[in-house]
Amino acid sequence: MEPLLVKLLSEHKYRITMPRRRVFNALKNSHKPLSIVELATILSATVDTVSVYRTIDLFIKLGIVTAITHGWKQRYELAAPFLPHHHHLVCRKCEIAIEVNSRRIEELIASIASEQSFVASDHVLEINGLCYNCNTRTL
Amino acid sequence: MEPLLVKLLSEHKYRITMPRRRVFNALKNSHKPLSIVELATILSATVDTVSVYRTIDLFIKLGIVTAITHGWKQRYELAAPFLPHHHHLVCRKCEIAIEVNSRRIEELIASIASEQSFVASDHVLEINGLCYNCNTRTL
DNA sequence: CTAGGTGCAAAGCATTTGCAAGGTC
DNA sequence: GACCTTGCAAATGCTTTGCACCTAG
Repeated sequence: MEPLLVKLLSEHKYRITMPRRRVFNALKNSHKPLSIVELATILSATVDTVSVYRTIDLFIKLGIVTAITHGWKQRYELAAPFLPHHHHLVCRKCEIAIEVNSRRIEELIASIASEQSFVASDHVLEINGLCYNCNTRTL
Repeated sequence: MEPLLVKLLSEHKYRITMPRRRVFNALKNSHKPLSIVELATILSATVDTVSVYRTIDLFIKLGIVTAITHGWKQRYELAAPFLPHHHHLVCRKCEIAIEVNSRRIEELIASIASEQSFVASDHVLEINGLCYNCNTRTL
């Protein structure tokens, strides 16, 4: 089913229940981060809103879900171990997003975390600026 | 007073008012990111809560303030041009935020950007995980 | 002077809590 | 069967809105 989800829940002595599986799958099937209200709407037939809150809260604590700043509100998506990890260079003019995958970033973050006795499980990095095209033209 | 704040506001045809200056100074004098409620409490004698909302909203649009994901809720701090640049290790259990300042991060980002002929002007990096205390206890 | 901005009050929602019933281990 | 979880309902509290008054430019 979802071996990693089952493993994380049972390792921490939490039960594997339908609401938890449904919230997980809703996030997995979405190609974009979802807000609590969006999640609750998608699942309104099968999961109570209160359980969405409680589940997301638990998932964040367990590192299954990551909160993303999305303007004024927050959205949630599956954390690194569940989704292919990547970063973006985002052009602030044309909004193109260049995907970056750098082993060096991951290594540097791991080393900084360990200097602070911190166990890093996930991270978000967005680099804003101007892409080559927009920088060479006067758009 | 705050030349950069005055400049950014007047450039965009917004007025320089007491509430805006007070919110700005509260953020500037704080050594940590503040939530709306924390800001409103600090300023309760002089600025109405509603104005705190409206001011933070404006400041985010103007790039004066940055929203930070802080566990379940969001907090706000002055953006890069106003504060020495730094990143956070955020504990997903107790929500403590450990500030990190690594020249290596900045250098790495600059080098990755230049490999893509990208001009980086700003970036956000948040590292999620467990702090030493929370990691040594059971969840 | 005159928009733009603020404070107050009230409405509109999002989030939390208490508790009985249900489901997992 | 025991105890963790859920759903419902209700309480709480955060956020937005409408409007008259105020103030910076």
